Amino acid sequence: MGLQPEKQQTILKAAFAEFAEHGYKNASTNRIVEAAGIGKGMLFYYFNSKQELFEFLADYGMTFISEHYLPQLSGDGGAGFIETLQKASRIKMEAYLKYPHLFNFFSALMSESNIKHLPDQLRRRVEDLQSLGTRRLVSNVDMSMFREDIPPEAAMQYAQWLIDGYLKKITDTFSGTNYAQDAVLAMWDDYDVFLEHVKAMLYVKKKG
Amino acid sequence: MGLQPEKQQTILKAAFAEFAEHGYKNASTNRIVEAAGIGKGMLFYYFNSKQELFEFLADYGMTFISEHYLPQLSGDGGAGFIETLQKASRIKMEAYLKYPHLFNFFSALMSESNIKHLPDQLRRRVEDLQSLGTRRLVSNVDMSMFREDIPPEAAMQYAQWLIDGYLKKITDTFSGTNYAQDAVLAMWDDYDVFLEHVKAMLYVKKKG
Amino acid sequence: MGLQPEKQQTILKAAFAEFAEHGYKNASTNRIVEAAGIGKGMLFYYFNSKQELFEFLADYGMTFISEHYLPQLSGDGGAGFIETLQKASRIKMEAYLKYPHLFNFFSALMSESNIKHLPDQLRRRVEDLQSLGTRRLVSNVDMSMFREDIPPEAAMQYAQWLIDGYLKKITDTFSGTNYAQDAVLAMWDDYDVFLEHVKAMLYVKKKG
Amino acid sequence: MGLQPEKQQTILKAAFAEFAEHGYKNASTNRIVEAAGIGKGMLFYYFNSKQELFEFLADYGMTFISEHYLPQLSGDGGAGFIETLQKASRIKMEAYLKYPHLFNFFSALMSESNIKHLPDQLRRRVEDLQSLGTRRLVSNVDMSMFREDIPPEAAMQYAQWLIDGYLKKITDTFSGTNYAQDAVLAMWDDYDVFLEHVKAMLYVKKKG
DNA sequence: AATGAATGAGAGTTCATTCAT
DNA sequence: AATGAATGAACTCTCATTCAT
Repeated sequence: MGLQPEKQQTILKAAFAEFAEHGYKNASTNRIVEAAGIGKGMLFYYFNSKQELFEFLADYGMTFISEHYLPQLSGDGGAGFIETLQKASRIKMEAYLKYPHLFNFFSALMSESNIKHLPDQLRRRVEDLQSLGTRRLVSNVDMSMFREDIPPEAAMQYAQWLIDGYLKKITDTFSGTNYAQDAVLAMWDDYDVFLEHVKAMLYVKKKG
Repeated sequence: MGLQPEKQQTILKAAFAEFAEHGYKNASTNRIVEAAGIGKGMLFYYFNSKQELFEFLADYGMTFISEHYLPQLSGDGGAGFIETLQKASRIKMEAYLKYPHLFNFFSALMSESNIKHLPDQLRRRVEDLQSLGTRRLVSNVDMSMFREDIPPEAAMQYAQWLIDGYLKKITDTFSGTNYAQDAVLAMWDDYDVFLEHVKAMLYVKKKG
Repeated sequence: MGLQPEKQQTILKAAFAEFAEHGYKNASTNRIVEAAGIGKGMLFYYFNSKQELFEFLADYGMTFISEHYLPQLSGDGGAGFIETLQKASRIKMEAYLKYPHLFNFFSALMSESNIKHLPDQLRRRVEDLQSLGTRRLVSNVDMSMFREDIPPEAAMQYAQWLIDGYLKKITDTFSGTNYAQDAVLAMWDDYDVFLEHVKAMLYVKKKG
Repeated sequence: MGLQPEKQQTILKAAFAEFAEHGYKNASTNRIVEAAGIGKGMLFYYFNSKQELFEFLADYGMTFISEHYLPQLSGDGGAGFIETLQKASRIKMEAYLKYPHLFNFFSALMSESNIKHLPDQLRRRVEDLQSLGTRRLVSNVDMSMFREDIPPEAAMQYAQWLIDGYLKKITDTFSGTNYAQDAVLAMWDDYDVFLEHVKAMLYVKKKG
């Protein structure tokens, strides 16, 4: 891949968008080269096949996320689970608003049957990445904060589901739209209220 | 659609399965007519295009669900929200095990980008149907059971997200497999425990 | 293959010619459909792939030859080997002049590396067909006619090589040309002289 | 072609092998430059097109053969035709075993439809070369050795066909295989027996 | 009502050839 | 001299859709 970076970015952007919008099988290499403004042959000169292109994108995207997004999640030993989740999801949202291509590609990648087009090794990396945040979060958790009538593992799962539900609502709201900055700010406020609710539901009741 | 009902059912079944398995674009009308045992022309005689066939299926499926599945959800005035949800989700699971074609079609329809192939009117019906259960459930709910520090609308949303998370886990587990009956029973037990947790999280604390 | 015979013949003729001229790999299905005057899809509607088309042609051609050409070779018990070969090659030449497509296809099929594109079963049929004439001819041969200083097996091989050489000269002369009828007649006369030479070379000297 | 000889040889070897293996149309210039270890542009800098490269190889190969192989065939005035042919074919076989690239290239060139890719002038040179040995051999032949009932021109043709048949059997046997040295020696013995047969068939009967 | 032959656009991919560097 | 990025035509094959029967 010794081509000049700007052209490279153009191609990758076009390819990410195409796969995100249409899924693996329906993505058209013709549309990709048209959107990227290159000749038909070039795509197969760089990437030898549609399959390899897809794998490159998955690999590229995961490496990018691992380097730019995951490091921000580290640290904060001793903080409560939900607080950590709160920070993590805020970072995720910010990353999403910054690199929508990439995140759309990955959500398409995971939710669809597209994942089956990846070779075993890459598929495992995707699954690792999916659980990485969670596992990383779990490592330093102060379990004593959870209420006693729900097992901590279950509690963490419930927190994840709730936050997933919330984030889905958010991404549905903001997908494809030229969102106003005000709306984003309002969202964060709403999100904080939501997380207070989650804490109330899952943490042991603090004494007056 | 003045054709004899048995043939009709054969075609619809084949079409539901094809769309559920391959998504809108990759669904092959050739495979549908082969599976249904009809000539190629007939499909386009009844339904004028792939698009219309898809819309018919969506409409037919929604009508079927509205008539066979939703009525079971009604009634039980005075019961708690989560108890109602519990009953609803059990009915949903049973319906899923009974009409897998149809439910697979709808989950494929909703989760994928397939929904964009529907005209606005039908898409709205799908979205209505998605929330219909919820809205219907809401009508008779005894709001007083919810804890006071979380608004009831939010609480209901949270319950829905939690149950969605649980059901997704379930359908992921059972999709495509020839599940053992034992596993189904164990699942229901586990589900009851889960719902107790949900009640603990969202209901006002019962006095000793 | 329920299409009307004339169209069928047009397609087969075009396909035979294309494969004969370009070999398997360089044969273009595009040129075939153009030459046959049919739409791009039809070729793959009848025959599912280039490979299947090729196999169909090989099978069709072999069946045709077996039915129209081989039966003429039978009989004549007791005749000399070269006389039998003489009759056989005359029949072969007449068949060649009558169905040049088919024979060009088979000579291309056998001499080139095209034969590797056939499945084992068909390849065996080709090889059987190749030796069939010979084997059939050998069955009733009066070996006593051959000269004593050359083993009969070798003698038969030499006769075959000589006739092959002669036939190759002929087919080179007549290939692709609109040959005059006169030339064909002259050829047969020349051929008879040639066969007398072969007899003189391989048979035991007749007594004065 | 002012490039250094070693590089030149590398390119020619790669090109000879590629054309010999795949024929004109299926030969890939990509594979040639890869095998030769040069950049894509160089091939088209030296030879302006695939066509010209092919013609250069044909020309180069024929010149090489004319200089290294044909001279060995000369002389021996007074020897019998078949004895001369015997010597010639032995030289040919030895040359074949020594320069398999080149000979495979030429046999591919002649037997296939590849020859049509040559311009008229080169094609004539190929045909000349094919018959050159023969014509050269004819010049000094002692015609009186042939039997009287077959014209000498015909007899020479028959001898050629017989030897062609034998050589074809040989090259079929040895093509592509790592032949054992023993097998080669056995072949030469067998070949001598064969040539005795040819003499018996075509020469005038020697008196006891 | 019903068939299936027929179409042509578009899919992924390969390739000889050009040209800025 | 030398590179390899870039092109676009041609390749085999698939598909929804049409229409004569």
